[in-house]
Amino acid sequence: MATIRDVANLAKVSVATVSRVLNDSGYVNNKTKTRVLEAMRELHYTPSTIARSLNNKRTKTIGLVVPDITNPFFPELARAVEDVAQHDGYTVILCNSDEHVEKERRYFEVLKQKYIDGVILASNADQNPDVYLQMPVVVLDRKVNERIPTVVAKNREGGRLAVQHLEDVGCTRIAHIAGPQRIKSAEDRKLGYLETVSDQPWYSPDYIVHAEFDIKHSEEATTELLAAHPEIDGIFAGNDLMAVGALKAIHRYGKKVPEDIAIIGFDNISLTTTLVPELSTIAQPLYEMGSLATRLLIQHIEQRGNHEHTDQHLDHDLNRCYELDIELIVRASTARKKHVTQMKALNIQE
Amino acid sequence: MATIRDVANLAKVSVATVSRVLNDSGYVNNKTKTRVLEAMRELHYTPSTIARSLNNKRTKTIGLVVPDITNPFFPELARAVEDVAQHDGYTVILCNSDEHVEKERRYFEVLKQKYIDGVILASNADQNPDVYLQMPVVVLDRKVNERIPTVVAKNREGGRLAVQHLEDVGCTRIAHIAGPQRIKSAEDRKLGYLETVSDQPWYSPDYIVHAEFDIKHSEEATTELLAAHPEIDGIFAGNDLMAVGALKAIHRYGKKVPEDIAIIGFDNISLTTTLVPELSTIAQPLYEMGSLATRLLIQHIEQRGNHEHTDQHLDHDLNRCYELDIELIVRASTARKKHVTQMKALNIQE
DNA sequence: TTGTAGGCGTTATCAG
DNA sequence: CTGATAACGCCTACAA
Repeated sequence: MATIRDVANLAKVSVATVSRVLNDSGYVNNKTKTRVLEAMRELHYTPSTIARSLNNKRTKTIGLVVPDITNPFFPELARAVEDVAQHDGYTVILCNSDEHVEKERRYFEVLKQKYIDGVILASNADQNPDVYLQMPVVVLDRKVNERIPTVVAKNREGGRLAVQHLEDVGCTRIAHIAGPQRIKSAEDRKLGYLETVSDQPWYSPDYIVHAEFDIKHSEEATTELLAAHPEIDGIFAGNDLMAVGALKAIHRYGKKVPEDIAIIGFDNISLTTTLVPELSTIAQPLYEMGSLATRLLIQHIEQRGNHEHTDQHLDHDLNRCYELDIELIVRASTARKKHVTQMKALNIQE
Repeated sequence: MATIRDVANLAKVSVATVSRVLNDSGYVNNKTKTRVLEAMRELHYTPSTIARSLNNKRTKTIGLVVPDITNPFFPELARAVEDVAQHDGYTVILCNSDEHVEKERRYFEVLKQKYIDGVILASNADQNPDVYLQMPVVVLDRKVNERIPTVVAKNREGGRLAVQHLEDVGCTRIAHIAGPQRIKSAEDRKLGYLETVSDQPWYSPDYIVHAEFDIKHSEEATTELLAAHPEIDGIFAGNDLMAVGALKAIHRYGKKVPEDIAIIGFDNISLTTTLVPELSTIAQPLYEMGSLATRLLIQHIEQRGNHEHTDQHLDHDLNRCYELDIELIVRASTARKKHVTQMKALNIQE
């Protein structure tokens, strides 16, 4: 591989000059500039990022920590992250934490050693937020700490919307398969549920069961739930994957969706439209969340460089939590009885 | 961040000595060794990978190029890759090529600049194989070139198995929704299909339609196919995603799976079990493929270091194409009429 | 067994 | 405008 020195020799200038045209910093005569450029072309020269990083301390690389890329929720985020990273000249290192504290720590160690510029964290096994303050971090789809920029959806409102929709389609006994209590967004969705139903006469705390954010655990939980409470006619699942589990449990239990039990999920991952029946859900703007988080992180990284804090044009405020809008998506899994919401819509149109 | 020099000072030795204990290379007195180790601990010292890479020319980083991580086929591979990499101290850079030559080339450029140690390629937009010979590469789920180590499944045999299974369950007009002709594995599956049915009296080339490896295109293709050939009673889809598309088309067409049309996919991605009906498929050992590819790549990388070619214990032969076994998975989407295969199995057991 | 010194490829700081 | 030269943090002969 050709080095900057080779280029300098060929162009009969010093390495300093080559460096200057490389970064177009400082003055450099137009003629010598073209000479240098030609030399670079001739030698197929590309600067070594590594060598650069050695004095920069910046690598144009960010880490993306997710629990498990195999969970269909994360590829969509990952794709968004990668897209904007790529756009801004950054490269993304993928890390699967499995929500294990140890694994997560090891990753942070490695990422630090590699002089990674920052991390997008969509998994926080470590309950101690300080761990995440060692370098620029943006938290995605979780809440960890006020001091860390965060991107989430309006989970609580989503919970409300989901339950209201179930009520609208005529459900009168609505249960909630909630995600893990250690995960803030799961708790928020649960709050939305509670807010809406806790003063209903039929409500009982037993209508809430907890499970991991996956199909299997949700299926088990739903099975127990149905056994204990056969009167249930609506289920709000903590996310789409859990909704699939619920769907399976209901199916095995011999009831029908949506006729006997209506079901709504959360996230709007692509899986929702491959199911039969297609799954109603609360859509999070996944791609937007991923790309916003990445833009925040990159801004964070790049403004650390300018220590003068040139507040001239900070696109985003890094000291706040961005809560993005959610949206109710009605599909077959709640297409049931009189659909009040739809009727409202029709009235408006008439 | 503490540097090697800080450690040296604190331990009252030279940097060389510290370096030695770091890599336990060369001789170093036990006492001084412990002294150094303590100094390292005290300073929370971790060596800078960047600085190391500058003379090594190795970064302990590999690239993973996939068409689109959002396609549910790839997360499972990615996970395997990441697991093995992580185990061996490597880090994975994720690249989405969208099968665009330009994007792919840009990635290779960037990866080279970053002194990436090697690449796992699960997408080859570039038809010129030489592009991939600039650094250690292992091709996964594709075939590009004899000279590049490759890991694939027995696609052709899988095609045969799929079609035979459809015949076994009583299908007599079997169509094939084939993947893109530019993709070797898709072509191989098609060959398996052809091999099995081309001498059947009912066979017609019209029974093969091509589409992209995704739901939407497959749905369209299937719709046309059904319109032209309503007599079809079995479909072998080029992969599971395409099977979903076919499922949808059939559903919209008003026919039933598996009663009217049996359907089988390929890959055995997790989606197959969330569908109703669950999808029969030819299982590729995805995780195994990903991990084997990664082990091959790492071996490739590390044996480049030992220029003496210490053939003492080369686990794998890097000059061949690994074709991994596939397996027929029977589920509801082909549970139809008399299931000859199952009967055979029963006979054996009796 | 330990230390010195040069080099990996760039950038940044000074002089010219 | 351009050119030496010292970092950046580590490794590796080569000496001692």
